[in-house]
Order: sequence, then structure tokens, then C-alpha cells
Amino acid sequence: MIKTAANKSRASGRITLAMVAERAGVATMTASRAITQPDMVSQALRDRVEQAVTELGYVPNRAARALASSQSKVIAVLVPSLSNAVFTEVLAGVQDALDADDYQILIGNTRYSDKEEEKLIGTYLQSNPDGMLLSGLSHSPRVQQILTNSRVPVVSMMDMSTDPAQLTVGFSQFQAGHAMTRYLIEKGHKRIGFIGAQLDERTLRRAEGYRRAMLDAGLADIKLEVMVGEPSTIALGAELVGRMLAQAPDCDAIFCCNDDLAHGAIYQCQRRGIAVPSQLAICGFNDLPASAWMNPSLTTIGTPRYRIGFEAARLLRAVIKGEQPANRQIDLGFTLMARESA
Amino acid sequence: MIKTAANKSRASGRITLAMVAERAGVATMTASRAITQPDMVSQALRDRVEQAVTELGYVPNRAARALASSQSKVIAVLVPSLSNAVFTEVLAGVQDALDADDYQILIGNTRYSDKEEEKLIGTYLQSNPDGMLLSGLSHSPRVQQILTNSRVPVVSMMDMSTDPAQLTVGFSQFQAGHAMTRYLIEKGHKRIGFIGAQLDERTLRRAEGYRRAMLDAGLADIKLEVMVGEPSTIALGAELVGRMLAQAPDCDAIFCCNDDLAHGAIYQCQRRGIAVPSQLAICGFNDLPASAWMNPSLTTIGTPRYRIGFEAARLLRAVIKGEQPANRQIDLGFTLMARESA
DNA sequence: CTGAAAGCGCTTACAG
DNA sequence: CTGAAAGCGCTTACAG
Repeated sequence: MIKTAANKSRASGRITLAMVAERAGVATMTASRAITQPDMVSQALRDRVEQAVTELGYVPNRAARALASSQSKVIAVLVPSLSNAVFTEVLAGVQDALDADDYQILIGNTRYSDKEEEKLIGTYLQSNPDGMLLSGLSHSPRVQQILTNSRVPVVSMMDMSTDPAQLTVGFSQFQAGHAMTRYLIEKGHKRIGFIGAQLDERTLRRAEGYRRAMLDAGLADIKLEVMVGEPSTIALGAELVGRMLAQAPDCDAIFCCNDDLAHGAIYQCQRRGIAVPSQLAICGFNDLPASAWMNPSLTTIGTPRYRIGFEAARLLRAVIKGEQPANRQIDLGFTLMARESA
Repeated sequence: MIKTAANKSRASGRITLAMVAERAGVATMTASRAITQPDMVSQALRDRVEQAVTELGYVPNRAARALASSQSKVIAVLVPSLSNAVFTEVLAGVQDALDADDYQILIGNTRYSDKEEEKLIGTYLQSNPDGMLLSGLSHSPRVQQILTNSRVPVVSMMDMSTDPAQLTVGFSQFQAGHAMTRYLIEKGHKRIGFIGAQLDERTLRRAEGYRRAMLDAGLADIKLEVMVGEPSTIALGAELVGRMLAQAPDCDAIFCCNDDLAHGAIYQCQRRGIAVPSQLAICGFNDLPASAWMNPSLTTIGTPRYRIGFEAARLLRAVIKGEQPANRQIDLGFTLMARESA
């Protein structure tokens, strides 16, 4: 029967469990168990199956397993960027947390686009994932609808949610933006600018924190904001510091919404002969590796992105296993790194 | 029959093609065709199926499709690092090249480990990928064996191969290392150090290029090499420039095997009051974004990593489709970026 | 501990 | 252009 199957035109040519079973002289079922639940098979048969597996070079077919068990062992992770070190560290945390569990991790890059996110979620849903890890809290209505219908467990990463039902791991982007602004105010700065790019939800929340602090201190001025939708780069930071200075020449400190922009701002100041921090204080957000090393070193917010990925994956795994997590919202906090630039 | 199926305990609860077909009043086959080969179905039936799909919110089951068609529509990509911008750009190229083709891209991070690579390839083979994209030419014998047995098409990225049978997209790491060293020699430097970290195959090939040039110029000296297995970081570059200077105090130029190390070296020189390039010339490899902007700007080798990913994916796609590529080895070259630091 | 039967949700191959 | 049957390679649910 196995041989006939192999002769039929639809056979893939791969070694199948049935072939392994035949070689080991057991039923397919037993071969299956010997591989996936070895404890339930006698030592003797287990050995014979293992040997057949080795001799034949058997590789299980994941599609067949997924179809039969309706368990895909797939976890999809969506991040808005792969060129941003923040998210590659999130991914590293996710991978480390799931490493031993035989999960297949599907990494999706939404490129900061709701459309891309929708497309990726649609594609990934075809793989019937056991769970999903999403970046951010804000998703298009369609995405929310699709997610609800699919009944796939979802954990949101990066920011804290106000909805207690939502599973979330991150820190408050608003509070971090507020804390950095308070730091600059307490240093005696009065004309504190904010440079924001990409304008993703995290940047917008940081800007809200900045505005809250400026308003409360009576320092708010719309001229002190430079917001652009382009992706954050060093080159853009260099350009925007110029724009800020043109727009608010008396600006004495700039809070950049991330370190890339801040690096560009500092390099630009160096070229223009603007002393940092004495003439212009500059700070960033995320604490990338270069920030501690450059001269002047960069004052910034340290963010726990590796741990966000790690804890989010643990939380998702627990939920997939049917556990009721004690804490559905995990706030990992942030750290203000006061250095030379501000 | 469909209803009974839904009542059986093994049903997943998902909407199936059979349900769509029933709703549209056609056979499952026709529903299948209406979705995957719409041209082969009459307008009337196609519309009815489409409507049923929408009403039911049908999502195709990829595992079932893969199993029935023995076509996974999966392409696996293995890179040694996700924190290294070089490889995230390679991935961006791969994604862009495959974007329209409905391929599912499996991204694997080998962390510069042969063991991890072996493990990932084993896992990915379970998904019966249509093709694989690998970083580098050097793989463990076991991996080569597994790959050969699997008969999965493979394209190697990053370096050029001497084996004409191998599908390869990249540039010569050896020649690039050689060119940078020649540049420093022609600038009049005599005591040119080489700093290498991670010691992956690309770094080793660059070092060989350096040695060849030094040897030919009669400048070779083992004291001028600092090679360590740790991952490349800015912090490590800062440390190793100190080690180089301790080991070869008369060193007048340093070729760092990548930009991260070079950045660290420059920052360290700034802190120690060593003038770059007048006292010590420093150059790197890869031309990361910061390299053009920092002060002094970094002399380095520009590498076409986005295009490597893009062209490698195109080549793989062509091979999967059964085409005979005109060129099995695509050399994308490199560019020496002469700037302020050397 | 072991196995024969049925089924997971699709597509292939063949007819009509 | 349309469809009934069989099969992809595994696991579940039941028996023994």
C-alpha cells in the first residue's frame, strides 16, 4: 500500500511517516507517537522508529501536522521597521523567549503602514497562527475586526493601553516624553523645541508628553515644534535642527523624538560651530549604542525593548497555553540617561 | 454532509472552502478555482463564490493548500544577525523583490552560529520551502548534506564563490579588503593595522585581502593585527584601538573590519586626544548612515547589501520557476568612500 | 502500549 | 466551463 502510494502521481517524493513506519515494522500511528510523544511508546519500538528516521532522513511535514492537529505552532510578530534597531531588539527578545518551544516565528515588517499591516495580518491568518505579537495599540478598524473574528490571542507591544482587557507589554510613551521635557525645564531651559519625524503613534505620544509639560510650565509655543512625516534618519535630524533654528532662533534646547534624529542634530551643530550643550542642548530617545560613545555623549531615554519582546512573548505563550495571566498589562518603565549633550 | 462535518469533533471551527461552495451553490472544486484561477470559471459563478467568501469571511488554510499542492509558497532567508544593519537591508531587498508574489518569507537569525544555522534549516525544511536564501558560502558539512538531500534551490548571498555551479549574489570581500588596504598604502601609510571582530567568513576574507596587500608591499607584520571573536560593537572598537596602540605604538592607520568598530575607534581617539586622521587614520567597512555624518566623516567601503538581497531573491524566484539563469554568479561590486578619517 | 479508521481542508487528475 | 472522487501526510478519537 505504501508502495502504491509512492507510485501515484501526486506523491511529493519526500520521505513520509508511513515509510518510516513500514521500515520500522510498526503502524503509522506508533511512528507518529514515537516522534511526538516518545513516553507513550515502548523502548523497543521507539528505538526502531528512531533508527528508521535516521536511515531514511525523515523530515516531518509541518503542513500535514498543522492540518491534522489544527495547531500551527506559528506565532506571527509584526513590527513597523527592521532598519530601526529598537525593533530588531524587540525581535531578539521574542526569539529568545520562544527559542525552546518549537514555535515558528513569522516576522512581518509593516513599514509603518496600516495597509501593509492589514495585508500581513491577512496573509498570516492563512497560517492559522497560535498567537500574534503586534507593535502599538492603534490599528485600523478593519484590522481590529479581522483580529476579533479570528479569535487569535494578541499581545500588543511598546506602549501602555488604557483598555484593561488588552494584553500589553511596554512602557508609557507619554510619561517618557513628559519626563524628558521636565528634565530640560528643570535644567533651566525656557525655549525647548521638539523635533518629531515619522509621526507614528509612539512619536505622537511622546509629543503629547512634551506638550503637557510645556503647557504646565507656561512655556508652550507652537513655533517650538517641528513635525514631519518622513522616516527618521541622521540626515533628517541634521536638516531639521536647521529648520528649528530658522523657525525659533532663540531655541536653547531640542528634544528629538529619537536618537537617530538627535545624532544628526549633534553632527550638524558640530559642523555649524554650535556648541552642544552650552549654546544648544540636545537630547534623544531610545539610547542606541552610539549615544553613550559619541562626543558629546547623548542625553536620552533608555527603553527596555529587548525585555518588551521577551515578556510579550512569554505572556502570549502563557495565554496560548490557556493560563490566566495575573497581569494583563506589563509596564517595564524607562530610564532617563543624563549625559553631556543636555 | 457539510453540516455533519462541522459537527464532528475534529473540525477546527473555521470557515472552509466547502462552506463557501455550499453557500454559492457550486462544487468545492469550482469554489477553489474561482479563488485561485478565476479565469477558468464563468463570470456568474465567480461572482457568487466571491460573494460567499465575503459574507462568510473565508480565509484560505495555507497548510491544507500546501499539503494538497505540495507547493508551500515559502522562501526561507537566513542571516547571521538582525542587529547588524547590513543584514536588515539585505532583508529589505529580499522583501521588496518578492512582495507581489504571495511568498511567505521565513526570516531566520543564525546568530553567527553553525549550530543555529543547522537547527533553523532543519526546522524550515519541515515547511517544505520552495527555495532558500543563505548568507555566506561556508556551511557545516551536515548543512551541505541536508541541503543537497532536500533538493531545495539555494542562493548564497554576500560573497563571490569559486564554485561556478553555486548560485551566488554579492561582491568579493577579499578584493574589497585588498582595495582599502591599497588605498591606505598609497596614502603613504607604512604601519597599517587591521582590527577584526566576530571573525565570521566575511571578516576573514577581508583580512586576507589586507594581508595580501601588506605582503605585496613588504609591510606585513603580525603585530599589526588585532583579531577577536566577540561581536562587533562600538564599545569593542573603542577597546580594540587601545589594544592596537599598545601592541604597535607606531601604528599610523587602522583598517577596521566594519563601521561599528571604526566608529568606536574614532570616538575613543577623540577622548584620548588622538587626532584623526593626522595622527592616526581610521577606516571602516560597509558605509553605515552615521559614517558620512560623524566628525570626522569615515572613510569606508560602500556595499550594495539592499541590492544583494533584491537580486538574490530575483535569482531564486527565477530558478524556482524553472528558468535557466544566464548568470549564476552576480557580482554587485563595492565602492571605496574616501572621506575625512583616512 | 499498539493500531485500523477517519478526518483535517485543500488541490490534482480525470471526466463530462 | 463544471464536478465527483481520491489523495496530500499527518493526528485525533476509539478500540483493544
